[in-house]
Amino acid sequence: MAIPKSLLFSSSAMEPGKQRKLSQGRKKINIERIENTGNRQVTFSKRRQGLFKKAGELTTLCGGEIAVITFSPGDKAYSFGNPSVEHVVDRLLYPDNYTSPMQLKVGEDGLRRKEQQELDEFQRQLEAEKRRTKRSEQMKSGNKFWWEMPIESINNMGVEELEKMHGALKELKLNVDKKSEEKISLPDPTIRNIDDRASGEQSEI
Amino acid sequence: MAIPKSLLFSSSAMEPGKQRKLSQGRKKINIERIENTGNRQVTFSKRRQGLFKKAGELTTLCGGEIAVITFSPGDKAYSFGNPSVEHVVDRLLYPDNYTSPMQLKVGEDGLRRKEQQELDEFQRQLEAEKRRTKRSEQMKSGNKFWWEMPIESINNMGVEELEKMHGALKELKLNVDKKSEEKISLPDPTIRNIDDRASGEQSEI
DNA sequence: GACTATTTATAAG
DNA sequence: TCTTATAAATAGT
Repeated sequence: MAIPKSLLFSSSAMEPGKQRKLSQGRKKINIERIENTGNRQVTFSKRRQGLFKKAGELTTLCGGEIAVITFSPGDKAYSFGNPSVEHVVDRLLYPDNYTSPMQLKVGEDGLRRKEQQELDEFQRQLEAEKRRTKRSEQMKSGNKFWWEMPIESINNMGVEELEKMHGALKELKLNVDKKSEEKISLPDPTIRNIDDRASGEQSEI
Repeated sequence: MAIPKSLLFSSSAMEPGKQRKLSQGRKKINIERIENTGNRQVTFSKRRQGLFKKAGELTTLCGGEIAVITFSPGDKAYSFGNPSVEHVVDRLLYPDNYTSPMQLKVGEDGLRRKEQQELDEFQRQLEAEKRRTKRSEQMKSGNKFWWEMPIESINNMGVEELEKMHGALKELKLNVDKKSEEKISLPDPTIRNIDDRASGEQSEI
């Protein structure tokens, strides 16, 4: 909205004796560790949300690829990726092997031994990750798509399910438009919170 | 600000004939692909900068750990990490192995075989990455610390050097304060652009 | 989680 | 890059 309510009805003129300011508004803070635990957690949540939003906007606006991985002060993992965290991480770790998002199985003759070796390593990683958690499917039961789900429900999903979602999204992306590599912007890509091997410090963070 | 200046002084009443607006100011844009190439590049640069800044603020304010990896539309890689991209990525890929940032060599009896195996895989990755690029040292020659260097000069560094920087920073962090795990916020952590296997599409992006 | 007053990010130029 | 006006994020309640 363009004009704040506080300007529409001047609070000093109406309802005398009532709280004229519900909020002092945003205050400037120095960028240094927030010592208060509760405040630190709230800030972490808000800012992580903001960060993921920005990351999504960046890829939507400009194409390119992005991965954001955070561990909260309470050691919970959240990540965001487009087209997927694994893809982007792989591309960073093994730039020489990189060809295109969809073809990870290379096996060409011209490939040097070292590169092939590293590629194999990555595939082992992926499998290790997929192996990790087992849980039942539950994400298509709701009335919302997964990317519209509250983060809490995503919190409850295991890596395996998330992998499936990634795969499904990749398929979708490919099917909708094969000739344009980055035309399609996923609604809001790959936000996830990966289990909770949290040290039990806090419940939410 | 609550009321736009353009409402305060009606522009039609002042300084007739002069440029009444040097800028129309920021305009709202829809979050959809920017088709104009130049504009898209500019936006990518600005927003990547903003994103990395936010990421740094998040770790400084709240502790925790973070990695951000981006590939520009022109396929250049930029990444940001605290305490390092590798550390955070590893922690995501191998959560079961994770103990603490500094002790990657475990070797305890209580470690299960699978975990040990995956740990070994990670160490091989790291070595593979370190092996990748060779270049001469040149980063302490300037009058600024590396984290204050313009991104362009960082662009010219290889992965090996960046690894060294990471190592040095970890050392520093440990030396300065050993008892507090996340007290020290690095001046502005680990921003880097990793070489340019860009497809030659654009010069800057 | 919701609400503002503010600070901060950024689209245009 | 630098500026400016505005949109967007967010600190404190």
